[in-house]
Amino acid sequence: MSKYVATVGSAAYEQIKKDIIYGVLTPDTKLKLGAMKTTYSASVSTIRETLSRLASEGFVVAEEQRGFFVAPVSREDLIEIADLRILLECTALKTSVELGDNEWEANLVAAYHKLHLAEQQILNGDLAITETWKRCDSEFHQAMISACNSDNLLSLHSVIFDKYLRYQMSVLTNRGANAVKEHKRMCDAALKRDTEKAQTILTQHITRGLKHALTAFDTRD
Amino acid sequence: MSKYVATVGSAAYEQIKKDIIYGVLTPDTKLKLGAMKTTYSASVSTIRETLSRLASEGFVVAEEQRGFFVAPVSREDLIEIADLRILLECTALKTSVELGDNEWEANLVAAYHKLHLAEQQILNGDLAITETWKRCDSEFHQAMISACNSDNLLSLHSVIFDKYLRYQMSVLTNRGANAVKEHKRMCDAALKRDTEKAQTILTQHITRGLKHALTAFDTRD
DNA sequence: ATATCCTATTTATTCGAAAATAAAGTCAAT
DNA sequence: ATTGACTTTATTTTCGAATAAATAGGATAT
Repeated sequence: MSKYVATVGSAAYEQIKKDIIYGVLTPDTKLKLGAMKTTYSASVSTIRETLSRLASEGFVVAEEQRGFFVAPVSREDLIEIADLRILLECTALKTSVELGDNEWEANLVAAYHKLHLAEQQILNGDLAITETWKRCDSEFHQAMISACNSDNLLSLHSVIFDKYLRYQMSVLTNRGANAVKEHKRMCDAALKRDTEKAQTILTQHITRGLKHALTAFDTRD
Repeated sequence: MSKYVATVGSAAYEQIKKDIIYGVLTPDTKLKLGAMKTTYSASVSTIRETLSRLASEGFVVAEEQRGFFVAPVSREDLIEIADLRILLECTALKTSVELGDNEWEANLVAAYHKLHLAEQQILNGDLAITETWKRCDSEFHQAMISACNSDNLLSLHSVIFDKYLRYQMSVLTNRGANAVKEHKRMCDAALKRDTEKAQTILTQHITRGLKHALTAFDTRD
């Protein structure tokens, strides 16, 4: 199940990206090449290449001649990211619901099922599977919009989704039962080809998540 | 006026990106590290880093263990890019027109003026300033949406805009006088704070450009 | 005490070469 | 002629070291 990684570079990329999203590398941390060399077992050139990639995706900030830093977080940035997720995901959702074929339906049902199982475990208090749960969440949303017929849109969405995920993780806003119900209702609406309803639920889903994240953000130490 | 470049890496980045957008490096071309080393006077590690960045922006395709290629072009991709440009630029335009202050107005008027001058030269047949003209066009559209209050949105738009520009350049679709008029009408609508009108004109502006590009694309050798 | 200049140290940038992999070419067998 | 194994060449990937720049520390002057 874990991703097969051919090169040292792509292994470092996956790991560093994950470490940023899951808060192992905290916002604004200086990413010293010498240190990362040992942590991620790759040469400085390879690490640089990786950080450059992450910088152009916005997970890292590169300052000429001064090195790399984990991208900062802010209230404003969180709002921007949430708004963009609504914009991109709703746009993709519309087309996907309209165009999705049997293959899409089957994939969606499967993804929903896996997500459902993970959500039950989380609701039972099994925090050890947080990463699995979040991957299922990601794959479910991806499955919803996968028939949107625009690879460009999907790849923009993917980056924004991951940035949103970093905020989710940083405040670990378990909206629990509510978010679970929204997933079910959104999935049902999509399968019934009710585009508008699916979009409305998705927008609420993200907006409510944003609200929770914002209050957590405001009241953080 | 030309951008000050501090490092070998960023110089190579700017140049290679420009060469892809302006068609010096044509779609699907294999980008051999050894060759680029001499062309862009940088070491192979530096070139790799640059190509990785361009790959994550989508101007280059990276195939593990097989190297880098200039991103392909296709009818479908062109349509996707145009649609995304409409989505992102219209969204940004709305907020920008609503929020733009005096500073924004002044910047917009200045950018429009520079674009206007360049357009006159182009209409007079001076093709030597094509690159300048396109930069003015880019800066004008950027000025229109600059008050949208979302850096994330602006940076997504910037990448999509450049991808659209590559298609424009590849078919060199001089819609001439028409596009010129659209710029004027859109700028006026924005300054009058007529959001809807500005959005309508922008959508037409891009849609018409797309149509021209598509016919050129279909009838290419 | 504060600012300024110089020095030492850390860190980023860049390079060229070694190792690993893929592609092209060669030749024999069917 | 075409396939398949083997060899050679070309290319990518990875590394460690040389260079260049920024930061930190210390001494001096105001």
